[in-house]
Amino acid sequence: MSENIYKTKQRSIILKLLEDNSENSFTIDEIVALLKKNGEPVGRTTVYRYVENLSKSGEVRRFYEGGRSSATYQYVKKENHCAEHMHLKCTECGKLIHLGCDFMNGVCSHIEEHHKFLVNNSKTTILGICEDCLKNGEK
Amino acid sequence: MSENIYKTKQRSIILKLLEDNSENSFTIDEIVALLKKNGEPVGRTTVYRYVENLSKSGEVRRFYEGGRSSATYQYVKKENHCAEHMHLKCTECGKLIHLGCDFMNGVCSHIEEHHKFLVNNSKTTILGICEDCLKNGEK
DNA sequence: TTGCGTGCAAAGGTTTTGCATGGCA
DNA sequence: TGCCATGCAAAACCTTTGCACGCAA
Repeated sequence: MSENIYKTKQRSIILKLLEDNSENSFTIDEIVALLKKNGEPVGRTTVYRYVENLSKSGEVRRFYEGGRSSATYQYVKKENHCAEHMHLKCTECGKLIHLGCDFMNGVCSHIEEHHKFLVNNSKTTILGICEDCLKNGEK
Repeated sequence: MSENIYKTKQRSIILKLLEDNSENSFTIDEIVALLKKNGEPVGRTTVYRYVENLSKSGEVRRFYEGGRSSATYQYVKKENHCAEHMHLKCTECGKLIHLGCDFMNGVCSHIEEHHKFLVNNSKTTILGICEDCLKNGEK
């Protein structure tokens, strides 16, 4: 099960795109198109395989967003300990908000104690609308 | 955009299956196979179209569960006011738990006040493992 | 040099669409 | 009777796999 052993040009290109746009999520198609547009094309198969690797190692999160028909991927920083807190995701702009606050940590304890359910933060995403998009919507 | 105008044999068959098994979620394939097995076969296309309708009108919820490669659908009772509370879904057995408790209602208020984010309960599902599956896992 | 990574082509699987037929109101 | 619903077949997608070649270590 050895993975991500080699450092290649393609991998650094893909990772850079995701890192530089960590506030957004992308479908495989969008990644391929963006890289092509940037003059650094990478094969679709490679994108699938590498992004899937990143997803397994936790550097990237996989979502199924409301409107889109295929999976989307979004970068999360390693040092953020994302397995330990919940996440909010804006369905309008794609922004990912890390909920590392004491109150929300208590929520998991509440669910575990009162509802006998062990929450998996890696798989859970709370969907809704962020502040900025709410303001824009009011116009 | 008129929808679900006619009451047909196929529609009542599909709806009955989902209602009678509201504690479980099914892929399209599973629905088609079950109906066939029950001696009441319905065309795959019809299942896709009707279930998608139900999903839009809120009678059915659509999930992408961890292990499965395609979408799953699960019935939710109309009178449950599911837009007003959060849901837990067990990734092991598929059970859906309705979180209609005061504490959890307060969670949405907390997120709205302190994180400036409006939660959409219709789209949000908290994933994890339920009591029964935890016990089975300990064996 | 060794063995993993890449990417084309093809396969596999899921979902959607076109269209003739069937059935509800 | 007038539409909408159904379901077959085909198309359109999305994702995975096989394999020969390329490249990092």
